[in-house]
Amino acid sequence: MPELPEVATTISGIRPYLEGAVIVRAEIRERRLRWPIASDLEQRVAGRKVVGINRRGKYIVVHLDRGGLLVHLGMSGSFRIVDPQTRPEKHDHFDLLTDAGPVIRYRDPRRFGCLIHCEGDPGSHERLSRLGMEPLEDGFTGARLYRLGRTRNVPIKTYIMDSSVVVGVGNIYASESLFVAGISPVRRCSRISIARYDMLALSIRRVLTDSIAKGGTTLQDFVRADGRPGYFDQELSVYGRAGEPCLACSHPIKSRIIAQRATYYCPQCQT
DNA sequence: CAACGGACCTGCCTGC
DNA sequence: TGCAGGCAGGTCCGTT
Repeated sequence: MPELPEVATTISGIRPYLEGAVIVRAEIRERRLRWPIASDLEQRVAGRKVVGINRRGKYIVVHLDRGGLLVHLGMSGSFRIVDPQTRPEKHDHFDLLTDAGPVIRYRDPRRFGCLIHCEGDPGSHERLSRLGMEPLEDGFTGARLYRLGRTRNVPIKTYIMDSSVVVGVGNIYASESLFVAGISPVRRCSRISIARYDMLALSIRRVLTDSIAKGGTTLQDFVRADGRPGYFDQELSVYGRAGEPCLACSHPIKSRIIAQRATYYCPQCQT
């Protein structure tokens, strides 16, 4: 479920309970995530203080007073804040117990997520080393997208979903951003002008920023990783709307598969 | 190097 | 009601 806005919302949700707190204990019930949780992770994190929590791409980066953690939500991961008495349910794979009180509980039915312990700076972990531009930071420009795109020949939708180019654009927001930018998802990335790339960079930024703003309606105990309530259905212009009228021109929205992923677009507005 | 397809998992929905 | 099949918002890895 989580794309970048969901990850950002998750971080804002758990930060108040994590930052500045000391991890008293980690309780792990299922180690088989995308990569198995290290057998000594409990002993590594016990007694460590959380000094900060941020994000790189869709990875959640937890900085401890010594070392850190890297968490990914995969397709179905979520955190919630629960009372220590609350029984874990199916797929609640691990808990972080802190001296602040509530338990930070991770759930992930599909187990595509991960929990990695780092001896050193988690921000320098090798998993993060090949990630591309952050779409909400200053270096993210149409000019850079254009330059990188010249040597490639994939559809633009595939291109913007490539995390070595730009991070955080998942399947939903790829379709949405291309609609806002008026670019066909199948157009080859090497056949797009700088001007249109400028438009695209702005569109990606706006779509992601808007979603993050809408993620603010969070229940106290549930840190919005489920994606159901809120903006999900409401604000999408094309995703999941095949056959329905385009909001701009009323032409029916089309869907097709690009690189094994469902893609939605308006054939009239997007060229 | 770039592109592509398969792999990892469970849950939920559809249609027979 | 049961079951098979398809689909889901992410990434990594091996092969071409």
